[in-house]
Amino acid sequence: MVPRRRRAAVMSDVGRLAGVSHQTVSRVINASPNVRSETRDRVLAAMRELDYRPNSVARALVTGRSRTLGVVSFDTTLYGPASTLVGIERAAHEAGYFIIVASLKALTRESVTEAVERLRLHGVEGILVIAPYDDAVQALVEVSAEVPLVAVESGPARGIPVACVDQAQGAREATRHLLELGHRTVWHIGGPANFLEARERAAGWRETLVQAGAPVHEPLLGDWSPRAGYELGGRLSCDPAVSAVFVANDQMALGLLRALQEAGRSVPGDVSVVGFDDVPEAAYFTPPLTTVRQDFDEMGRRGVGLLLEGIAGGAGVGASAVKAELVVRSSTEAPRVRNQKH
Amino acid sequence: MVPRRRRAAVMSDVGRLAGVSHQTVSRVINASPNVRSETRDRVLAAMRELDYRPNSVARALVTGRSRTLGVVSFDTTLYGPASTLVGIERAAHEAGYFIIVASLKALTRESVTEAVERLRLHGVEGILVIAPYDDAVQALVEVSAEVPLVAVESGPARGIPVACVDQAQGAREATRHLLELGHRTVWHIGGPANFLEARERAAGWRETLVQAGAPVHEPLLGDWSPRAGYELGGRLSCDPAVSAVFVANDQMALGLLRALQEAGRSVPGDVSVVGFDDVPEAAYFTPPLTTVRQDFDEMGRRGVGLLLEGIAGGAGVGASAVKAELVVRSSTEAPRVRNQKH
DNA sequence: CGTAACCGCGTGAGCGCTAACATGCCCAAT
DNA sequence: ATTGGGCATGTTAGCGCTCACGCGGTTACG
Repeated sequence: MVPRRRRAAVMSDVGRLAGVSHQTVSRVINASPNVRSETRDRVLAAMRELDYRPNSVARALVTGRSRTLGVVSFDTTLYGPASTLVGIERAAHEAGYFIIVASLKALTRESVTEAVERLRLHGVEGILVIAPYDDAVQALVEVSAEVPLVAVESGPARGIPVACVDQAQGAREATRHLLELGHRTVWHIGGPANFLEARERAAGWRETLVQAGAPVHEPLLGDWSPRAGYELGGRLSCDPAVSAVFVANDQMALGLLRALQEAGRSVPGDVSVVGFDDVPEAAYFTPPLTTVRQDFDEMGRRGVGLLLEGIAGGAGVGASAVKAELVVRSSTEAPRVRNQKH
Repeated sequence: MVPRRRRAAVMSDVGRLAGVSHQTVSRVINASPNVRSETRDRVLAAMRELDYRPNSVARALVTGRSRTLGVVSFDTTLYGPASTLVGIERAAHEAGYFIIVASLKALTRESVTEAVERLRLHGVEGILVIAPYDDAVQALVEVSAEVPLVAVESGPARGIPVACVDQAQGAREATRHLLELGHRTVWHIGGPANFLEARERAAGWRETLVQAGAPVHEPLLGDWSPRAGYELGGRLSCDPAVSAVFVANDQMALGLLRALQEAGRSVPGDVSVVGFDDVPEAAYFTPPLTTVRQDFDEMGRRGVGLLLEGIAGGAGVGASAVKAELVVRSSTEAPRVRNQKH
């Protein structure tokens, strides 16, 4: 008969069995050099025999370090945040930390503050926030004094360390690519105005246009969803002057592709499209999408690095921007001669 | 000058300020009925003044309950696992629990065991595993006695509670839909053979075909990626007999769509396609994809329910299957008359 | 041969909290 | 008046661990 749930072994049990004090067991566990190797072996054997596992909660209590990092994120169903989360988890793991996630249910400032508070209460050593919209950043600045904090996937913000991809640079490359193909100008479908990233991308696009002396048409703003791209795309597709569009993310680009197709305008024949993100599906869109790749993994990694510095007591108001990379596929080409036949 | 990092207030500090013992403070926090309301108010005021926050680590140590659930998952970049994770997080939050995630870096049995072990060491009360392939389940059965555990998004397994979507039923509906449109039979692009879900979907498909007396062609197996769908699709698209394909997930379906298009075969004119998952993009594919929707959120929710039961001491070898739902869009229609012109 | 430095280990305290019991008080029932 | 029971509170003892120290024994060196 199996012993029904015997109390788990603790340090002193191991010590007793090995004929040493609990403190020596602790030393063995923490790899202290001052233990005779023979003793160490005895302790190790006892640990194995009793199937001993150190209690990390007790350890956290006394050391004051939980070896846990908090992540607050909005919609981890999206490719960007999901990938970032993975990067964070990996980096944290390598540093010997665990990740505990708190999802936001709303894009409000209180929601962020509440999530941060919950995480703090749970004893995390620091917090990463994947929340690239204004209210979030605002909320962060307010609480930042209380616990080490870093914003990920956010624009450069005053006061808190930030890890991000250089959005403007990516947008510039995308726009320049289109211009260099010979398009007179580039239209833009952007993300919501309260998203830092959306604004950065729009800024990069606008700047490039202005620099090239190309006319700037007011961008259309969507909510990142394919549906938004589709609806906004419906408007663009009526306008025969539109020959090149830079879309702020791949999902909306997909919607645009669909709208264009339904309007009987071919891509890239009639209009060239470039997206942003390089989701895994992008290469298999119709046509395969030219887009800007973001290295989310690297960004998450840097975020953790920044946070760990902050925890260690570093000044930590640094920012770390990862380069974005243009990936040219088949949704872009040189424009046809103007005044194409109807 | 701001007091440089004064030690955070603890219970006895609050007690002292309120003129009561730390135990009374504890009672207030834990909503014990036996506290005079006047005293309670004094304590509350003191807590506010000192900006007191209960130390959950200390509490966890003495109660033995960390209010933390572990989740091990493979690739949270994929839509399915990501959505499931969100559902889990939500449900856990509602139950007052936190989620700590451990990602697998490989699809091996050791990898799962190691992740589970890490989580246990960190003191989680129970573990959810999103890992729908054989080795994972295998590994789980072995460790299941040690800590409450539930498999999510897995097939029905012996020995551990499972929360899943009824894959076979979804596959049956998809196949039946195609058959009812008038297709003589349905081809299948499946997922990897070591994935329970892939096998369930294939089984549902096969069963429906057999029942209808339709010929069964050996399925082609991919790795869930668009690329696999594209490559496998290349083979199918050469065969003019192929008029209907059931693909085991939307990403591969996307690849297939692309391959078909490149081969000059129109969808749904020449061949009908149905996918599985209903990713957000599916409605905007070219053409919009008929697919089978899985309610990942609900599945995650049920997983947490099952786990909480297990923690509370329930027998817990239940299984909970969520229904899948066919979503008909434009990638399917009745077949053309056979012997279409070349 | 004395002193100092180290090594290997043990002892005691205490992290911040809850659980269990002890205490003093008031009021109803005897 | 005595008793007893409930209520509001205090006291004590840990939870399992690490930290700071202390102690005997060995080695090194003047």
